[in-house]
Amino acid sequence: MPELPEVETIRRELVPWVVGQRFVGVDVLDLTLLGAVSAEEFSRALLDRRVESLERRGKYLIFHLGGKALVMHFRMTGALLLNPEQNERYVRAVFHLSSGARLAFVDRRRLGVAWMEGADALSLKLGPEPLDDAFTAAVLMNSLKAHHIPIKAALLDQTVVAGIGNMYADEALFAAGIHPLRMADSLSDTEAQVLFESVRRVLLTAIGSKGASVDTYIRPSGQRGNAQSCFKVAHRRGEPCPTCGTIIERVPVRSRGTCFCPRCQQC
DNA sequence: CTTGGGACCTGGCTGC
DNA sequence: TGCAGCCAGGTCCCAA
Repeated sequence: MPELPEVETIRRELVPWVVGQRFVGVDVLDLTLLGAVSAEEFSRALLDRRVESLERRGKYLIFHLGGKALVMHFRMTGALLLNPEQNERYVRAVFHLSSGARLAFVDRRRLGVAWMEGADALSLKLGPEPLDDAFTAAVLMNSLKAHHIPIKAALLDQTVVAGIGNMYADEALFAAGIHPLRMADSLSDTEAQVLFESVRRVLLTAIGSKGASVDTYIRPSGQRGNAQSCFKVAHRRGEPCPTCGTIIERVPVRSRGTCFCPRCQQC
């Protein structure tokens, strides 16, 4: 699933291909990608605009177009492919750039979304970027104190910290030695500090491996990411914990599958 | 206000 | 072997 490291990888790999280019055409094959907006209205707002910069906020990818912005979210199975094969499956829209390059929004489960809006006041309701300097252990601690919910659920709350999804929440909690069902407001200062550092380290490591291709995630080039090979608990139910050898368990937390080591992460 | 749970979506897997 | 039904999870929406 595209979480922060996957979207950041997509952003970095697309920058040299899109920044400075104009959108000269768009083929919308699946109207549900645009929500209630018609293809005509979407095209009118997008076409002939030049990409000034490509930004990531949380799991959102934002094409800044000078006064306007094209915003995308890939949800579960969305991806952007550069110059895809003619017979590529699950293509929902194709964007044509002035360079002649094509950018295909592919999305097997069709949950992804794309829309246009004003660039000055993006409507995204997101908490701090976990890799920004403004995000500190104290910021995390203060936010957790206001939430009487399982810490796993708090990490998935995009207003607490932006960009963490199911995989990296599990990895960060394992790295911090914290049980996923611990209440967020019960963490000590020390535990919050350790979790803060774990979140950043897990995300940075995954970006270094160009994201995790555990399901359908694929980079714009069509290559896979390799972050899944560094996972210690995520998607590893039934396997031995790399630290202590205890079998990794999987429990639902707020109806999200949650993998953890019952020995390294005690309540 | 907060928290919890269902809907959305489709391919792959489980079990009869 | 065939197929019904469940499961995956990010976000939105609604109910308690």
